[in-house]
Amino acid sequence: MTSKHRRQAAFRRLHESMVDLTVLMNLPQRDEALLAEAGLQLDRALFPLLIGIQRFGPISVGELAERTGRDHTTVSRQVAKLAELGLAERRPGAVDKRVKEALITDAGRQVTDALDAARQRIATPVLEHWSDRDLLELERLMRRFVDDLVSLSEVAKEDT
Amino acid sequence: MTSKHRRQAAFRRLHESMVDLTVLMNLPQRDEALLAEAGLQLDRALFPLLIGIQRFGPISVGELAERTGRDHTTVSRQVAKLAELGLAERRPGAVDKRVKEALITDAGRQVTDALDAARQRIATPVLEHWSDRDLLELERLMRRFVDDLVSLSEVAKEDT
DNA sequence: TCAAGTGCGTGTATTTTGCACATAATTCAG
DNA sequence: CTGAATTATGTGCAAAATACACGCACTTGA
Repeated sequence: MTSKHRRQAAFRRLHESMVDLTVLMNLPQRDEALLAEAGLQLDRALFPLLIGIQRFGPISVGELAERTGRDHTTVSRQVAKLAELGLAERRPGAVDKRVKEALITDAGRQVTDALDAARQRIATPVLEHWSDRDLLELERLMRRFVDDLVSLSEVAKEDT
Repeated sequence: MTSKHRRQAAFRRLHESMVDLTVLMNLPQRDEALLAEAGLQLDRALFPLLIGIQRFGPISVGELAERTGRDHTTVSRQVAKLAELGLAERRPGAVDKRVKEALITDAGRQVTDALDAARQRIATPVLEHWSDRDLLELERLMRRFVDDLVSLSEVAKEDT
C-alpha cells in the first residue's frame, strides 16, 4: 500500500528532525551562554535536574533519577547541591515520609525563567515569518505527538 | 495586539513540548534497552557520538565536539574508543591532513539502524491513529522549524 | 507485629571530563 | 619562498561525575 509507505517515510524524516532538535537542545554551551547573558551561572551537570524539578516538581529523587537516566545516588548528591545553592528546596513527602521531595525555589525559578526568556528571544526571529496557521499547527501537533509518546511509555513501564 | 499574544503563548507551549521531547529522547536507559533487544551493546557515553558520526560523517573531531558541546579532547578519546570497537573508522582528511575524519563502519551502521528500527517500532503504534494529513503536516513543520533554528545558529556562530 | 520491600543518602572505587601542553599540518604576511 | 601564527588532533594529569555496596528510616502486607 502506497499510503503506508509514505507514512513510514514521513516518520523517518520526522525522526531525523527529532534527533536534530535534541542535539540543538542539548548544547550546554548554549545554556551557559544564555545564563551568562542574564548574569547567572550554573554548573552544567545541574541543568537537567533543575529543569526537571521546575517542570515536574515536587518530585522525588528516584523519579528524577529515572527521568534523567542517572543513578539515584548521583541525583541525590546533585539535588543536594541545588539545595545548597538555594535553587531547590527539600522537604519530606506529605504522604510517604521516606521520600524527600525536591521543588524549585524562587531563586531557582529565576534561573529557569532566564533560560526560557533567552530561548524565546532566540526563537522569536525564527518564527517571525511563520504564518499564524503554521505556528499554531506545529504547536498543536507537537504537543499531541509528545503526549502520545509519553502515554505509551507509561504503558510500557507498567509492563515491567 | 491579540495575535501577537496568541503567538507568544503558542511558543511557550511549543517550548514546553520541546523540553518534554528532549527529555524523552535523552533517556539512555531506553537506548540501551532498545539495543539489548537487538542483541547489541554500547556504552551510554558513546551514543551521541556514534549518532553524530552516522548523521553528519565524515566529520572531524572538532566539529563533533562543537555539536555535542564537549571538549575536543574528550571527543577525541571517545571516537578512539568507537574506532577500537570497530563502529567508526578514522582516516586522514583528503584536503586537510590535520583533520582525522571519523566515519561510520558497517558495524556502526548496524547499531544505529537497530536504534532507528526500535524507535520506529515504538512510534508506529503512536502514529497509527493519526490521519495522513496530521502526520505529514507534523513532519513538514518540524523539519522547517529545526532547519530555521539551525540556520539561525549558523549566523550566530559567524558573529563570534 | 515483624519480615520484606522501598526511598534515600554516604563511603569508596572507577570512569569521564577538561585544562595545560605537545605535535603535525596549514595559512599568511613579508 | 620562509617562518611566525593558526588550526586540528592527541596525551598527561588532576578534578569532577558517576555507579556500586551498604546502611538507615519508613512503609506494606501477611
